[in-house]
Amino acid sequence: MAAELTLPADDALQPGALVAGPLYVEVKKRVMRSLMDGEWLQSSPIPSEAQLAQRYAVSVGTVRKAIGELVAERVLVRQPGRGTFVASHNRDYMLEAFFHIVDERGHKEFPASRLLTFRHGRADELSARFLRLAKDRRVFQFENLLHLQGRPVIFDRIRVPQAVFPDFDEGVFRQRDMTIFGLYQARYGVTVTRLEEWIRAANADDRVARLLVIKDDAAVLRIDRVAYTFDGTPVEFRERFVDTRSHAYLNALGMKKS
Amino acid sequence: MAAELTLPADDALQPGALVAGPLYVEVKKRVMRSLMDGEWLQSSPIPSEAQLAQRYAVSVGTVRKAIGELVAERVLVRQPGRGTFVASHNRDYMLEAFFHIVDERGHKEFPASRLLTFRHGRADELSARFLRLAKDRRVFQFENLLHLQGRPVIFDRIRVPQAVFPDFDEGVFRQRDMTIFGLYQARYGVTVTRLEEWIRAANADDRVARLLVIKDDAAVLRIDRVAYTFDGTPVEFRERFVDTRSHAYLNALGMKKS
DNA sequence: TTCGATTTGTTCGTATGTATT
DNA sequence: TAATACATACGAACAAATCGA
Repeated sequence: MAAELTLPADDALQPGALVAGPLYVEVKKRVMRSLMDGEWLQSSPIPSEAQLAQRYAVSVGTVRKAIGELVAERVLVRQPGRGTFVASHNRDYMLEAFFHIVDERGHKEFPASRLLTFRHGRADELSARFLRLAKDRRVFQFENLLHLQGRPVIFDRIRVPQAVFPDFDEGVFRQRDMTIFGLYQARYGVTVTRLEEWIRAANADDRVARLLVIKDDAAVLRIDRVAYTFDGTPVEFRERFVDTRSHAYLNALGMKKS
Repeated sequence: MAAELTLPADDALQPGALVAGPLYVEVKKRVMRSLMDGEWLQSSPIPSEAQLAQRYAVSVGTVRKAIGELVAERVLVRQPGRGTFVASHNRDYMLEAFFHIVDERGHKEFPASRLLTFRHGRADELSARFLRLAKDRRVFQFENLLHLQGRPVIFDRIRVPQAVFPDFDEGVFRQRDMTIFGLYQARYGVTVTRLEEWIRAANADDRVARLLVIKDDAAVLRIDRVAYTFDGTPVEFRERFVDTRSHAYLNALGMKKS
């Protein structure tokens, strides 16, 4: 009989197969693996639930449970009648999922971004720790000033490992017409699914004070933020300074659906 | 035949009943109503899924979907083999669900609490706005100093409406052997399910500086926090000041299960 | 210790509804 | 209109955890 040379590996789960936990967890893992391997592009839907059920030889309900968890984790997005897609880091998604700075009334606004500096360098102590890199590995470092309501409110110092974004470049960054995470996703196949933000109060140094147009030593929010992919690899470290005189970091716990 | 005199109203959903959206949403609403009305005590399990299915005349799967959402919103907790319970605000739950202050290594610790002041008063502008009260409604105000690793790190100024906690009292507060939210729940049937935290940088005033043992005007985290019940009623407003020299507010987005 | 009853967890299959193309 | 895909709802069976007799 003919060998199926170039088809994806047969993922069928045999009835007696030795899967440790529940079946849907195994299905979830395999879906994640396909995601990481880039088998499914970000622009088109992943296979339908019926197709996945056939591929893994499980019921549709089991696939739905697996997909449902990935949707809850904001890795996938379901669209009734259309299909299921990899979450795309467009502006709306970014605002809703990852951006927490609001004005006095609690309203969010997409920030206007201005690149200040861009340089090649090596990981310092702080970024090496957060990015889990050896101390002197190559990184790109760039600084970004974000405006809200026409005024500078947020100053970002960002570091990303060269190993993850090989041909990263000032031109690449400036010419993007999407969010930074959108660029990571579209150009490097790196989808950020998890953030960790360490928030402290700090005093603005000369540079931060000048950029945010506040007094020297003024109290600012300092946020050390790490972004992770599917598999838990840290892909970006960001030091963020926020002028909270007319803005705040809003965190809502135990979200309301109804 | 004998009338079932004291049983709860017949909640059966007739096949042709006019429910606006999906059935499981209607079931969820009714379960929440029973929760708010205090029909199910916090110490014993709510009716089993099979019983609820019968009560509402829907399938077990539909009940499971409704309960599942309430579990995701941390209102209920499922325990295999035992039953489903109202989330109890014990120390572990509080730490895991609502407490975000960690040490340098990211570890959480249950804070030691010391009550500083307790008085009757009337809502000022800020608390009236956050608690959605008229300006001069009666409130209880108390101040609490929290220690971590033996040192004062957090200073709380808390205000709660007298209307919600009628017989609140310094003695009641001091004699509790549980978390503050646990007290709200056990004594007043008020279960907090949602928080909103507005985080800013501020300078410590005299009092805050003295209590946290830091320099006058030192940069501290200031958190304005509102706690809500099931039905969206705000029940507590808390101004919190945090010394972030050796601690941080840690926010993790897009949580990791596996 | 064992056993049986209860409760939630997982998996299957099927049918129907709704949204999109 | 028809086909496709996700959403809802039902029912059934077995597994795993818990608890008390």
